[in-house]
Amino acid sequence: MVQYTNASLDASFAALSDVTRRGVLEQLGSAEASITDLAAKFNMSLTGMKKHVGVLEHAGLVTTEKIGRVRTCKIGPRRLEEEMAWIDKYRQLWAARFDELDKVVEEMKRKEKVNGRKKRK
Amino acid sequence: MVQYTNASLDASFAALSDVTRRGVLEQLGSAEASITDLAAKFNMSLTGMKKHVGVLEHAGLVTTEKIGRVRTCKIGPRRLEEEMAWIDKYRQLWAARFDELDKVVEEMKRKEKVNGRKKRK
DNA sequence: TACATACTGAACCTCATGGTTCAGTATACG
DNA sequence: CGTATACTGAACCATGAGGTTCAGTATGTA
Repeated sequence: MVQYTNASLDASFAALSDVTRRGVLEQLGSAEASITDLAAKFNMSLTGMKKHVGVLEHAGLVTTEKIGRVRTCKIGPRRLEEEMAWIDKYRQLWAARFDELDKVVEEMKRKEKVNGRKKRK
Repeated sequence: MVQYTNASLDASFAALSDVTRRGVLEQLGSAEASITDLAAKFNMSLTGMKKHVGVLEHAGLVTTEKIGRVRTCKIGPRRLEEEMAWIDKYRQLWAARFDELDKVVEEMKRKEKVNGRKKRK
Protein backbone atom coordinates (compact mmCIF):
# COMPACT_ATOMS: atom_id res chain seq x y z
CA MET A 1 0.00 0.00 0.00
CA VAL A 2 0.94 3.60 -0.45
CA GLN A 3 1.27 2.77 -4.09
CA TYR A 4 0.17 6.06 -5.60
CA THR A 5 3.62 7.49 -5.36
CA ASN A 6 4.81 7.30 -8.94
CA ALA A 7 4.14 10.81 -10.09
CA SER A 8 5.60 12.46 -7.06
CA LEU A 9 8.65 10.22 -7.13
CA ASP A 10 9.25 11.34 -10.68
CA ALA A 11 9.03 14.97 -9.67
CA SER A 12 11.06 14.77 -6.52
CA PHE A 13 13.88 12.64 -7.85
CA ALA A 14 14.06 14.96 -10.83
CA ALA A 15 14.13 17.92 -8.47
CA LEU A 16 17.00 16.35 -6.57
CA SER A 17 19.00 15.58 -9.67
CA ASP A 18 20.26 19.13 -9.98
CA VAL A 19 23.13 20.31 -7.83
CA THR A 20 21.78 23.85 -7.59
CA ARG A 21 18.45 22.64 -6.31
CA ARG A 22 20.06 20.37 -3.75
CA GLY A 23 22.06 23.41 -2.68
CA VAL A 24 18.90 25.45 -2.33
CA LEU A 25 17.35 22.80 -0.14
CA GLU A 26 20.42 22.70 2.07
CA GLN A 27 20.40 26.46 2.27
CA LEU A 28 16.74 26.57 3.22
CA GLY A 29 17.47 23.98 5.85
CA SER A 30 19.39 26.55 7.79
CA ALA A 31 17.41 29.68 7.01
CA GLU A 32 14.59 31.02 4.91
CA ALA A 33 15.60 33.06 1.93
CA SER A 34 14.17 35.29 -0.76
CA ILE A 35 14.57 34.63 -4.46
CA THR A 36 17.12 37.43 -4.56
CA ASP A 37 19.13 35.86 -1.73
CA LEU A 38 19.21 32.51 -3.45
CA ALA A 39 20.00 33.95 -6.86
CA ALA A 40 22.95 35.81 -5.37
CA LYS A 41 24.23 32.81 -3.46
CA PHE A 42 24.10 30.56 -6.49
CA ASN A 43 25.25 33.17 -8.95
CA MET A 44 22.28 33.12 -11.16
CA SER A 45 19.67 35.44 -12.58
CA LEU A 46 16.50 35.99 -10.58
CA THR A 47 14.51 34.38 -13.34
CA GLY A 48 16.73 31.32 -13.35
CA MET A 49 16.46 30.89 -9.61
CA LYS A 50 12.74 31.41 -9.76
CA LYS A 51 12.51 28.44 -12.08
CA HIS A 52 14.50 26.22 -9.75
CA VAL A 53 12.32 27.25 -6.84
CA GLY A 54 9.32 26.49 -9.00
CA VAL A 55 10.57 22.98 -9.62
CA LEU A 56 11.19 22.41 -5.92
CA GLU A 57 7.81 23.83 -5.05
CA HIS A 58 6.10 21.65 -7.62
CA ALA A 59 7.78 18.65 -6.02
CA GLY A 60 6.47 19.77 -2.63
CA LEU A 61 9.95 20.27 -1.25
CA VAL A 62 9.70 24.02 -0.85
CA THR A 63 6.91 26.42 -0.05
CA THR A 64 6.91 30.10 -0.81
CA GLU A 65 4.93 33.06 0.28
CA LYS A 66 4.99 36.49 -1.20
CA ILE A 67 4.75 39.34 1.23
CA GLY A 68 5.02 42.75 -0.27
CA ARG A 69 7.63 42.58 -2.97
CA VAL A 70 9.48 39.70 -1.45
CA ARG A 71 8.84 36.03 -2.04
CA THR A 72 10.18 34.07 0.88
CA CYS A 73 11.14 30.44 0.36
CA LYS A 74 11.25 27.83 3.06
CA ILE A 75 11.47 24.11 3.31
CA GLY A 76 8.21 22.58 2.25
CA PRO A 77 5.78 20.02 3.53
CA ARG A 78 7.28 16.90 1.98
CA ARG A 79 10.07 15.23 3.85
CA LEU A 80 11.19 12.77 1.20
CA GLU A 81 9.53 9.93 3.04
CA GLU A 82 8.44 8.25 -0.13
CA GLU A 83 11.81 8.69 -1.74
CA MET A 84 13.46 7.30 1.35
CA ALA A 85 11.05 4.39 1.32
CA TRP A 86 11.68 3.64 -2.32
CA ILE A 87 15.42 3.67 -1.89
CA ASP A 88 15.16 1.52 1.17
CA LYS A 89 13.03 -1.03 -0.61
CA TYR A 90 15.56 -1.06 -3.40
CA ARG A 91 18.38 -1.61 -0.95
CA GLN A 92 16.55 -4.56 0.50
CA LEU A 93 16.08 -6.05 -2.93
CA TRP A 94 19.75 -5.53 -3.50
CA ALA A 95 20.65 -7.22 -0.27
CA ALA A 96 18.35 -10.14 -0.96
CA ARG A 97 19.72 -10.51 -4.44
CA PHE A 98 23.25 -10.63 -3.18
CA ASP A 99 22.50 -13.00 -0.37
CA GLU A 100 21.28 -15.26 -3.08
CA LEU A 101 24.42 -14.72 -5.09
CA ASP A 102 26.46 -15.36 -1.99
CA LYS A 103 24.90 -18.76 -1.72
CA VAL A 104 25.70 -19.45 -5.32
CA VAL A 105 29.24 -18.35 -4.73
CA GLU A 106 29.52 -20.59 -1.68
CA GLU A 107 28.26 -23.40 -3.78
CA MET A 108 30.78 -22.70 -6.46
CA LYS A 109 33.58 -22.43 -3.97
CA ARG A 110 32.79 -25.81 -2.62
CA LYS A 111 32.57 -27.28 -6.04
CA GLU A 112 35.71 -25.70 -7.39
CA LYS A 113 39.30 -26.83 -6.88
CA VAL A 114 38.42 -28.19 -10.23
CA ASN A 115 38.18 -25.05 -12.16
CA GLY A 116 40.34 -22.15 -10.93
CA ARG A 117 38.76 -18.88 -9.75
CA LYS A 118 37.17 -16.15 -11.78
CA LYS A 119 39.20 -12.96 -11.71
CA ARG A 120 38.25 -11.22 -8.50
CA LYS A 121 39.44 -7.66 -9.23
CA MET B 1 34.01 14.21 4.41
CA VAL B 2 32.68 12.25 1.48
CA GLN B 3 32.09 15.49 -0.34
CA TYR B 4 32.96 14.37 -3.85
CA THR B 5 29.51 13.01 -4.42
CA ASN B 6 27.96 15.70 -6.56
CA ALA B 7 28.38 14.20 -9.98
CA SER B 8 27.15 10.78 -9.00
CA LEU B 9 24.20 12.22 -7.11
CA ASP B 10 23.21 14.08 -10.25
CA ALA B 11 23.39 10.90 -12.28
CA SER B 12 21.65 8.61 -9.85
CA PHE B 13 18.81 10.91 -8.88
CA ALA B 14 18.26 11.56 -12.56
CA ALA B 15 18.28 7.82 -13.18
CA LEU B 16 15.68 7.35 -10.47
CA SER B 17 13.42 10.09 -11.78
CA ASP B 18 11.99 7.90 -14.50
CA VAL B 19 9.29 5.39 -13.69
CA THR B 20 10.50 2.90 -16.29
CA ARG B 21 13.99 2.89 -14.85
CA ARG B 22 12.72 2.43 -11.32
CA GLY B 23 10.71 -0.45 -12.68
CA VAL B 24 13.77 -1.97 -14.28
CA LEU B 25 15.63 -1.78 -10.99
CA GLU B 26 12.79 -3.47 -9.17
CA GLN B 27 12.67 -6.13 -11.83
CA LEU B 28 16.39 -6.77 -11.64
CA GLY B 29 16.03 -7.01 -7.90
CA SER B 30 14.19 -10.26 -8.34
CA ALA B 31 15.94 -11.67 -11.40
CA GLU B 32 18.49 -10.90 -14.05
CA ALA B 33 17.11 -10.07 -17.44
CA SER B 34 18.18 -9.49 -21.01
CA ILE B 35 17.47 -6.31 -22.93
CA THR B 36 14.79 -8.20 -24.83
CA ASP B 37 13.13 -9.36 -21.60
CA LEU B 38 13.04 -5.85 -20.23
CA ALA B 39 11.87 -4.30 -23.48
CA ALA B 40 9.00 -6.76 -23.61
CA LYS B 41 8.04 -6.24 -19.98
CA PHE B 42 7.97 -2.48 -20.32
CA ASN B 43 6.49 -2.43 -23.79
CA MET B 44 9.24 -0.63 -25.49
CA SER B 45 11.61 -1.01 -28.41
CA LEU B 46 14.93 -2.73 -27.79
CA THR B 47 16.73 0.46 -28.61
CA GLY B 48 14.66 2.42 -26.13
CA MET B 49 15.28 -0.06 -23.36
CA LYS B 50 18.94 -0.16 -24.18
CA LYS B 51 19.11 3.57 -23.53
CA HIS B 52 17.43 3.21 -20.16
CA VAL B 53 19.81 0.46 -19.21
CA GLY B 54 22.66 2.68 -20.36
CA VAL B 55 21.51 5.44 -18.03
CA LEU B 56 21.25 3.04 -15.11
CA GLU B 57 24.62 1.56 -15.91
CA HIS B 58 26.19 4.99 -16.15
CA ALA B 59 24.82 5.75 -12.69
CA GLY B 60 26.36 2.52 -11.41
CA LEU B 61 23.00 1.02 -10.54
CA VAL B 62 23.13 -1.76 -13.08
CA THR B 63 25.87 -3.83 -14.63
CA THR B 64 25.62 -5.72 -17.86
CA GLU B 65 27.56 -8.43 -19.53
CA LYS B 66 27.21 -9.61 -23.07
CA ILE B 67 27.54 -13.30 -23.61
CA GLY B 68 27.00 -14.47 -27.12
CA ARG B 69 24.17 -12.41 -28.52
CA VAL B 70 22.58 -11.72 -25.19
CA ARG B 71 23.32 -8.83 -22.91
CA THR B 72 22.35 -9.76 -19.39
CA CYS B 73 21.53 -6.98 -16.95
CA LYS B 74 21.77 -7.26 -13.21
CA ILE B 75 21.74 -4.97 -10.24
CA GLY B 76 24.95 -3.02 -10.11
CA PRO B 77 27.60 -2.18 -7.58
CA ARG B 78 26.10 0.99 -6.15
CA ARG B 79 23.58 0.64 -3.40
CA LEU B 80 22.35 4.22 -3.24
CA GLU B 81 24.31 4.83 -0.07
CA GLU B 82 25.15 8.37 -1.03
CA GLU B 83 21.63 9.11 -2.12
CA MET B 84 20.32 7.69 1.13
CA ALA B 85 22.86 9.74 3.04
CA TRP B 86 21.91 12.92 1.24
CA ILE B 87 18.23 12.42 1.86
CA ASP B 88 18.88 11.60 5.46
CA LYS B 89 20.94 14.70 5.97
CA TYR B 90 18.16 16.71 4.38
CA ARG B 91 15.60 15.14 6.68
CA GLN B 92 17.68 16.09 9.67
CA LEU B 93 17.90 19.67 8.47
CA TRP B 94 14.18 19.60 8.04
CA ALA B 95 13.63 18.30 11.53
CA ALA B 96 16.01 20.82 13.03
CA ARG B 97 14.34 23.61 11.14
CA PHE B 98 10.95 22.70 12.47
CA ASP B 99 12.16 22.21 16.00
CA GLU B 100 13.38 25.75 15.79
CA LEU B 101 10.08 26.94 14.46
CA ASP B 102 8.33 25.10 17.22
CA LYS B 103 10.32 27.05 19.74
CA VAL B 104 9.46 30.29 18.04
CA VAL B 105 5.84 29.33 18.05
CA GLU B 106 6.00 28.46 21.74
CA GLU B 107 7.61 31.81 22.37
CA MET B 108 4.92 33.60 20.46
CA LYS B 109 2.21 31.76 22.25
CA ARG B 110 3.59 32.81 25.57
CA LYS B 111 4.06 36.39 24.53
CA GLU B 112 0.70 36.90 22.94
CA LYS B 113 -2.46 37.84 24.78
CA VAL B 114 -0.92 41.20 24.13
CA ASN B 115 -1.07 41.37 20.45
CA GLY B 116 -3.80 39.25 18.95
CA ARG B 117 -2.59 36.68 16.49
CA LYS B 118 -1.31 37.21 13.02
CA LYS B 119 -3.78 35.78 10.57
CA ARG B 120 -3.14 32.09 10.64
CA LYS B 121 -4.89 31.22 7.36
C1' DT C 1 24.65 -22.58 -45.69
C1' DA C 2 20.50 -20.14 -44.53
C1' DC C 3 17.59 -18.14 -41.41
C1' DA C 4 16.17 -16.27 -37.04
C1' DT C 5 17.49 -13.86 -32.89
C1' DA C 6 19.57 -10.17 -30.14
C1' DC C 7 21.63 -6.44 -29.92
C1' DT C 8 23.79 -1.93 -31.75
C1' DG C 9 24.23 2.61 -33.93
C1' DA C 10 22.72 6.41 -36.59
C1' DA C 11 19.25 9.50 -37.55
C1' DC C 12 15.32 11.64 -36.43
C1' DC C 13 11.27 13.63 -33.67
C1' DT C 14 9.17 16.14 -29.87
C1' DC C 15 9.30 18.12 -25.61
C1' DA C 16 11.63 19.42 -21.23
C1' DT C 17 15.62 21.68 -18.81
C1' DG C 18 18.63 25.12 -17.50
C1' DG C 19 19.87 29.10 -18.57
C1' DT C 20 19.69 33.90 -20.48
C1' DT C 21 17.78 38.89 -21.57
C1' DC C 22 14.36 42.27 -21.74
C1' DA C 23 10.29 44.50 -20.65
C1' DG C 24 6.84 44.86 -17.49
C1' DT C 25 4.27 45.32 -12.70
C1' DA C 26 3.96 46.00 -7.89
C1' DT C 27 5.75 47.62 -3.67
C1' DA C 28 8.78 50.40 -0.54
C1' DC C 29 10.96 54.55 0.58
C1' DG C 30 12.55 59.49 0.70
C1' DC D 1 5.54 62.07 -6.58
C1' DG D 2 9.70 59.80 -8.17
C1' DT D 3 12.95 56.27 -7.94
C1' DA D 4 14.87 51.95 -6.57
C1' DT D 5 13.89 47.15 -5.43
C1' DA D 6 11.95 42.48 -6.17
C1' DC D 7 9.79 39.74 -8.59
C1' DT D 8 7.31 37.98 -12.95
C1' DG D 9 6.44 36.58 -17.72
C1' DA D 10 7.53 36.10 -22.45
C1' DA D 11 10.77 34.91 -25.72
C1' DC D 12 14.69 32.78 -27.00
C1' DC D 13 18.67 29.41 -27.15
C1' DA D 14 21.36 25.14 -26.77
C1' DT D 15 21.36 20.80 -25.01
C1' DG D 16 19.62 16.50 -23.46
C1' DA D 17 15.80 13.01 -22.56
C1' DG D 18 12.78 9.64 -24.07
C1' DG D 19 11.16 7.62 -27.61
C1' DT D 20 10.92 5.81 -32.49
C1' DT D 21 12.47 3.43 -37.10
C1' DC D 22 15.70 1.45 -40.08
C1' DA D 23 19.76 -0.65 -41.41
C1' DG D 24 23.46 -3.09 -39.92
C1' DT D 25 26.44 -6.88 -37.32
C1' DA D 26 27.15 -10.90 -34.68
C1' DT D 27 25.64 -15.21 -32.94
C1' DG D 28 22.76 -19.45 -32.60
C1' DT D 29 20.43 -23.16 -34.85
C1' DA D 30 18.46 -26.38 -38.28
